Amino acid sequence: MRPTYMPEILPHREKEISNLASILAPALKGETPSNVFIYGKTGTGKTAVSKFVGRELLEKGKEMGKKVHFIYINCEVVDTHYRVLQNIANHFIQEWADRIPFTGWPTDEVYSKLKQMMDKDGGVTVIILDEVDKLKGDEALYNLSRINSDLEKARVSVVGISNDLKFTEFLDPRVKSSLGEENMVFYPYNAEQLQDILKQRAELALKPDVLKKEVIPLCAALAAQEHGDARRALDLLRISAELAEREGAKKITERHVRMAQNKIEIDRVTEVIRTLPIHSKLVLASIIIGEEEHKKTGLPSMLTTGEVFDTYRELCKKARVESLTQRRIADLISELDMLGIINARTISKGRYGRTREIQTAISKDEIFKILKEEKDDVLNYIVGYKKRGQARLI
DNA sequence: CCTCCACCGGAACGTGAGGAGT
DNA sequence: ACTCCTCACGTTCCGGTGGAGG
Repeated sequence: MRPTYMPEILPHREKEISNLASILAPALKGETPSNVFIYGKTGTGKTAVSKFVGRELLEKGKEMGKKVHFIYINCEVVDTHYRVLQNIANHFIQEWADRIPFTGWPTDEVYSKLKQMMDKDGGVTVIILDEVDKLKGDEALYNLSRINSDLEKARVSVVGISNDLKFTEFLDPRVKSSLGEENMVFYPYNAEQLQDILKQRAELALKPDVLKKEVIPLCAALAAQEHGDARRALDLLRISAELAEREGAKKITERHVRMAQNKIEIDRVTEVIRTLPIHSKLVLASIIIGEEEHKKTGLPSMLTTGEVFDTYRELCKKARVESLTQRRIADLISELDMLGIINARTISKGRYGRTREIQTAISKDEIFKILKEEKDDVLNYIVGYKKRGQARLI
């Protein structure tokens, strides 16, 4: 049930598979397939479909005795011009000693070596560039998009995958037109389709009869709300199963799914908070302190930007950190809002000005727990500060 | 109906870190 | 090792504003 697992059948992606396959099929006749751009949100099967088609292509190629190559590169991992070319070139080099090193060569020399190796081989190569928007600079794309005119015999086709619909807008127009010969959009799965996917995987991964019948529909429905993300659906089912197993339950129930949903959300928030820059954490701490303070004095739990800023400044002073300006803090508050950690909406209090009402969006204790694990000296000080009940700052 | 508070949020600018080229 | 360039992060400055209270 890991998202990396590649099943034999991809439910509800038949159309996409045959579409991509027919675009890439000319490779089997030794001709150049068009370059393709694939768009789609996370968990819509972009990677799975292209890997699937790639595998088929290799098999058919072997069957028909055609020289076909299929190279998959994840640009989040391999994210520079040099490393992309190096990766592709090394695919054609069998001898370990001859491989192109991680670093050291001029980039254009890697490019010439690549061309030389490809021509020596003379086959058709399909290159998948997954998460191509993560690539730094567009030189790699530029090189690959015009490599065919530099090659004698060999042929190259590039499949770019991105979940950013606007990605190509920022590209060099030449690259854009060359890579976008064909475009495909992967639409999100709906709840029923997600159910089919889950059923298929559950059969492979779980013993029979361990699922209560409402489990799969619920996982599917929850994931469908989240723009039909198949990865999310599978995660839900997998974590539900793990939770059920951990508590020694005989069956996976709706309760486990709810727990899994909760766990995923907490994990997400934990990760977000943990990686927040120090001043954002201080702002977050200020909001928690402010809310506690309000509770003590019986005020509603809403805070204003001004209050948060005052508390924040106090914290900075106590912790001997230089404080940022209110303007900047206003932006940090907006960011926390966007991340879903707090809720902030602008309201007018008439005579008493215009401000934002700020409130934590998730449990204060949860946030506090995460901040407490913080290794940062400043935060330690503040957490200790608050714990000793000295949070009398307003 | 007007005023005026306490911010909002846009714009221009400064700065240092890090990547590319040489 | 050097320069140049870009980009994220912040600051400064300031015009704009919804609506309670006069």
